[in-house]
Amino acid sequence: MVVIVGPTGVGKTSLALQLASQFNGEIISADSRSIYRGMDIGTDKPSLLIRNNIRHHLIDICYPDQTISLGQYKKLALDAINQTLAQHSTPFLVGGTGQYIMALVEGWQIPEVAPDESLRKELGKLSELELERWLTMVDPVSAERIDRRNTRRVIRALEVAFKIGKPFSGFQQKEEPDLDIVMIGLTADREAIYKRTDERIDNMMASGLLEEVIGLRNQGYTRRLPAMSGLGYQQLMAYLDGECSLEEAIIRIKFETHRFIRQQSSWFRADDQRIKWFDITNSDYRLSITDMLENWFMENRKY
RNA sequence: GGCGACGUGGCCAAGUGGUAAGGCAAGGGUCUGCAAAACCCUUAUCACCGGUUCGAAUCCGGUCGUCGCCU
Repeated sequence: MVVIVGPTGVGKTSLALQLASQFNGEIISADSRSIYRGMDIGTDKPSLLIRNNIRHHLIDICYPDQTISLGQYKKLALDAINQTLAQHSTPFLVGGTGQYIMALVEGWQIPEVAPDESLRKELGKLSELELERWLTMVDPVSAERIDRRNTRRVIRALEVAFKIGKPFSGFQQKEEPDLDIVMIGLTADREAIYKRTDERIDNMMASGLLEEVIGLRNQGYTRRLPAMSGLGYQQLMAYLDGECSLEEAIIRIKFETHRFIRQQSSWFRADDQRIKWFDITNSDYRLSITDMLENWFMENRKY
């Protein structure tokens, strides 16, 4: 399997398309927002035309008022990967959602405890201190590990502990997947990436991002939905609710995107030995990648 | 040339005698079923010089700079 990672806007998608057609591959998207139907412009989804040409998995798999959890994602992705391999094609896992990528690459064994909304709601009423006390009681290891101020994570740990009667921390194992993996990272210096994404946002606006958001809103999708927490959607919803001007909303999208890029770099680290990094500022980076991949395929004849 | 106001971190900005709020930006970190989420951490001695004072970003004088008004 070929994995392509890197911050948003560095050109992962376009590289993946090129490589997939060169090396007979299919694309497994690792993007927590492209899973939603109707959210196209803001997520910079590849067009239907392109997707008809090269098979894409895990895009448009649910509606914006649904959610796909990490565990579900992992299963679906694994299925898609195996399906691709069964057809003697190469899976290209591509995306910017660090958690999804790492869960697959490192083989996280995710506790099979489905979210229990009513339990979460109940626990949400408790104070930080009360939550911490509970967690210390049921799962001292997690209590030590998780920042008690991050109630969302504390609640998940409690949820698991309550549901199966065993501490959450006991489940957090990793099991390397039985796959040959090359990880390609695309990068550039921060300023260059910021510039690219700023421009991309302007292009999205020009391509009708606002209209897309209005459309979703008219279909009744509200701001509180996890899907709508996506970059662009959240800020434009705020604008539509009269909370700020359009100009402010666009600036916020840009700044939030910068923040997201910083956050991604803590999943995909420059010093991660598993990742082979390529600087997109380098004019022949694609050639270097192709060369590298050719060698890799030779060493892994099975493809 | 005269008069007045102002000069606080990259930007905005509180603070008018007891040793620098906050916001934004930026940087770093956590992450096992909401992750484009959630959470945590980091960043100045207050234009400069001198004085008053136990003690000044805060008071006084000067220098430089910015802005406004006047001639």
